[in-house]
Amino acid sequence: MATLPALAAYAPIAPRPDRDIFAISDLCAEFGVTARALRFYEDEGLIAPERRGTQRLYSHRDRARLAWILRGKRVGFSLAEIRELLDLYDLGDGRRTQREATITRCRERIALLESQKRDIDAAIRELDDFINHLDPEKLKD
Amino acid sequence: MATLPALAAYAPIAPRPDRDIFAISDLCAEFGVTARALRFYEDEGLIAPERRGTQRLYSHRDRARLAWILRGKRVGFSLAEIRELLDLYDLGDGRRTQREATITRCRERIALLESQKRDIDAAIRELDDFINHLDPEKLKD
DNA sequence: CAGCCGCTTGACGCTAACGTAAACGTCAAC
DNA sequence: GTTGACGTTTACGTTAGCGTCAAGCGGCTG
Repeated sequence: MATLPALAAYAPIAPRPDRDIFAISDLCAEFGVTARALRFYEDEGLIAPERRGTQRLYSHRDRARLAWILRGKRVGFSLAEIRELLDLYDLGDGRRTQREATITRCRERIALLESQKRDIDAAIRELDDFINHLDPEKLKD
Repeated sequence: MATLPALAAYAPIAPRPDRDIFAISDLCAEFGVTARALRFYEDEGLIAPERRGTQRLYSHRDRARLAWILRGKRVGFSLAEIRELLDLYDLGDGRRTQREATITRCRERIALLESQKRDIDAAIRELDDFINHLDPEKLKD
């Protein structure tokens, strides 16, 4: 949280039609995470890259999932919650009732995120007020 | 994160002109936290309630600080970061250069929070898209 | 062939933020 | 006087999310 992200955090994931597979070091460099973290996410069932022998080969799908994971983390989800959301995604072809449940979960998540935004806005307002209180001269900017 | 908050999370802290001091159980009930947590925050230097004998007496200021702590947590700050922000608040009377530095830190925080909002918006959009992909019928709401 | 590079699998360590249990004080009520 | 509600301290336990070795493998390169 205190460390700077490798990319602008909010950047939508850039497509990479130039390549079809990625090594672990590729994704580490691109997303600014360690290999240890990627292996940990795999142990926890968040990604499941192919193997050539023992080495991991990440697909476009794996890369997209990783982007989801990191965004989820930035907005405060635990890895368990993120896994649950990713599972929901994979479950898009389930039975009717399954899908209804999935939709409900998504809506709940959205509501939670909206409430988080309100928290953030409140925090920003208080910081703004504090700045103005500190230095009434600087109202110009 | 997965547990429901006692209040609507974003609710601005309600004034309580009816009372002047609060027992630990009062704040626990109002904010939905355990006494253990409050004592922990005290150990970590985030709040410092008065004492009557050994018992803690929380003032309005302590209550406001607690509200800050919890909001900070919800938006992903660590306790150390929250303490730093609270310290900045207490330092509003410092010297000129001190205040400049404080303002800078606040601005950095605000930028971080804005970026977090963009992350949240992106996550919401993806969840929305997913819902529509799951059930195109339900576009009506 | 030696050496290094990138990658692998354990296994243990570590920090943050509390939970939980033990054992005790205090005060009003029965 | 003892019971119960409410509070206290001390101390060890727990979970998440990795960091950090240690030891080893397969491939290339000089």
